[in-house]
Amino acid sequence: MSKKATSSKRERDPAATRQRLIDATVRLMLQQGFSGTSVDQICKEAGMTKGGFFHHFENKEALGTAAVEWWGQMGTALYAEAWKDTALDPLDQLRRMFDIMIGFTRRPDEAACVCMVGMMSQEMSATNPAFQAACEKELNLWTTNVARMLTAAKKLHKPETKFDPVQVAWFLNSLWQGSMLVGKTCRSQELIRHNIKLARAYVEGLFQTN
Amino acid sequence: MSKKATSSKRERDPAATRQRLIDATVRLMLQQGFSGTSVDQICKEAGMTKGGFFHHFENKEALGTAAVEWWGQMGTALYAEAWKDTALDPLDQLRRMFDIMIGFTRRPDEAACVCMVGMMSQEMSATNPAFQAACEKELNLWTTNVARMLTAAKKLHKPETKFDPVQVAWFLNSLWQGSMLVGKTCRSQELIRHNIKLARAYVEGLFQTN
DNA sequence: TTGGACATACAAACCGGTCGGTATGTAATG
DNA sequence: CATTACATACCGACCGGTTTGTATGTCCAA
Repeated sequence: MSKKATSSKRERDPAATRQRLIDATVRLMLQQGFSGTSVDQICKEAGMTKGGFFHHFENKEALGTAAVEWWGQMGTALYAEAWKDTALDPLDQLRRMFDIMIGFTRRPDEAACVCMVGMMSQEMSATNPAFQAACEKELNLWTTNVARMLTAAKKLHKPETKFDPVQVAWFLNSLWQGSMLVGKTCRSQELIRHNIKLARAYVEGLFQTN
Repeated sequence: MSKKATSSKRERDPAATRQRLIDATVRLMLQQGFSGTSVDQICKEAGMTKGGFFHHFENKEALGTAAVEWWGQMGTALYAEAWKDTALDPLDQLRRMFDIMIGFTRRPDEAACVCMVGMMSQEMSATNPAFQAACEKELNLWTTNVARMLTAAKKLHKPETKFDPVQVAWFLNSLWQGSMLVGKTCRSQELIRHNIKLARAYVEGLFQTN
């Protein structure tokens, strides 16, 4: 039995504190980017002082990679709904994925539909090898899953159209990232949704039999 | 005293100096982003001191918007080869545009195939209204031109497939931006080229008659 | 001589990161 | 159970360096 509730007024929960720092980082970075967000700002957002911060992370870069990884886990959890059910027709898995993406544009909690991996890629991947590797890993993960579904769908439905599942997967990933980029600048979630619908129609077209 | 021949080694050419600053900014920003590039660094790159810099630009933000505008002009000049010839079949104009994009991935002068508008969009458009507006303007310009060609091609070829030229134009713009983003992080220009080829095939497919 | 085009020097804020110190939890010992 | 010993979690002042921006001086062409 643990009686942690009774004992102290101040709760010492290092794992939760660390997560609070990551959450604050994600929140601020989605808005301001990495260079534009200072450690002081993150600490304030997380209700923590700088001394405490550097107890949990070696430096700002370590926090950045942790935030990217965390974002990747969030994404995987988000798409899991579409990917996990391996008994399903892979083409239906892809359809579910598009639904999830459209749902992502409708989140009420965040103002814009943005991706931390995409932001970090643009800002840092050319200069910071650690960030570049972290972002590439996440992009690869998404593409690999989509390519897997496309390959399975190809085997199942034997479409007339010839295409390389990996190339199409990168095509869709690029479109998804670019849609969030353009959607942010043009302040239009609907633009993103239109793109997703066109992407969905594109995939359907690949498997359409005349 | 010093030899002050009629045309001394130090040329006073404010317009050229201003352009040198912009060029240096573009060069550095493509690599490091906006926040990651300091005014000192820009001055050094342009062979100029800070006092001189602030004589030409009110502040760093003014330089940033000037750099985005300059990038936009470069882009327009680049695509002009495809867009200018209004006598040409608009579908051929689009084909030329894809060729130009593929050519852009093969530039030897720059390490990576990147877009300043896309970088600035991701990093700054959520927090800086001036940058947001400048980037949106450039994105709109590209899309408008593509939509114009698609509309003209539609009128000329009367394809069976139904599509909205504006939506398709945004689709292509998003794909283009996303391709450069992903291509940078995955360090693959070939990935970008594959995406462009798929995009070209997509457009051809829109106008294909069975 | 006057004003634009630069250079030099400096300011004030801010940056990431360190450091000494303290509060708190835990485990061994007697 | 009480004491001691030590590790972890966190605080807040502080450091050296960098940031954008300013104030002032100098040179040169018209």
